[in-house]
Amino acid sequence: MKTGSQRNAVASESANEAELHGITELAREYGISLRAIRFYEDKGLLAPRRINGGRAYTRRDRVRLGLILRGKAVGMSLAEIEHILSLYGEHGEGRGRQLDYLVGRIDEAMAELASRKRHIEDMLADLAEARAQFKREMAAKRRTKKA
Amino acid sequence: MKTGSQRNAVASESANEAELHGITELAREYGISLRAIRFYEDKGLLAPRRINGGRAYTRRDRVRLGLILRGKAVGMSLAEIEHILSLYGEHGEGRGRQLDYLVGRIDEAMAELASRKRHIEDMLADLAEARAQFKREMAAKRRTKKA
DNA sequence: GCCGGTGGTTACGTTAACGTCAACATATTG
DNA sequence: CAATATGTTGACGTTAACGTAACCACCGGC
Repeated sequence: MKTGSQRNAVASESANEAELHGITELAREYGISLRAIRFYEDKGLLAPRRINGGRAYTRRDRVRLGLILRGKAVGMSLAEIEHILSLYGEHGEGRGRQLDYLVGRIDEAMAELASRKRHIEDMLADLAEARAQFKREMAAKRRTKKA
Repeated sequence: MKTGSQRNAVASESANEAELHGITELAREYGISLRAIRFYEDKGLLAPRRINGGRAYTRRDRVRLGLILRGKAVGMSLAEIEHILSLYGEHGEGRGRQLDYLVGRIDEAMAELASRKRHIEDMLADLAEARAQFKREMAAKRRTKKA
């Protein structure tokens, strides 16, 4: 597509969103495959505009993709991620989705993440303990050798 | 199997590990399926003793299962979990696995977890921001209505 | 005018992590 | 003794998340 340049003008468009990016750019920028990006789109997580058949990603799309990858990094499924993304995106869709409902969903999502964070902290503590234990054994071994 | 009771004496066994548990007990205790437990065993994450064909889980096995589930809760794959479990279990296997090597692996695992933790903190921060934003909009709406 | 690069759309393959089901053994209980 | 509970081993099905392959189209260039 070569979004940053030719293949057709698109003219007008209220002059905003100066930088539109092609799928290859996005892929390289985030270090993932084109297939993955298209897959996320199939799953409804991304919805880039189409310019002459090609996908054109805006800054917002990039942010979403970032959130998707971060979500994956913390072990969330694409379904869960979609769920969270819906909390961000255009809360105007469907006209008027109550704000307090949205805040409620966000609280749920935050609670979920907080729980995961606690689990991680537990594991970190366990590992630190095991580490210390091994360290003690190493020290003991050294003393034995020295004797 | 009914591990806690009959079906054969097993006698001796150096009198330790008083409480052996059956697979169903474990499943209920941790709220998972029998199939899952057997699956973890197939994957080498668990290795219960066999008593008359049935699986007998010791306290150690339970601890391992706990670690497995916690690992899953933070989004780790079974392969990653196996990796971490190997840091705990019987570091005598193979005779003499160097302790400093083990400490190294633990450090890696801890770094990995710390990274995940940071990701989660980032998401929490983002969500908190979105939440605050909605709250502000709600306040604005109320003021409008009141006017 | 053909090549390579970029992009697009099916369609099928793959791995992980189990679920589901069948078929069978054993053991306690009514 | 038959029912019921608990256990075992396959074998096959399923869902998620992509990877891979095949094939088509357009654009710029030599």
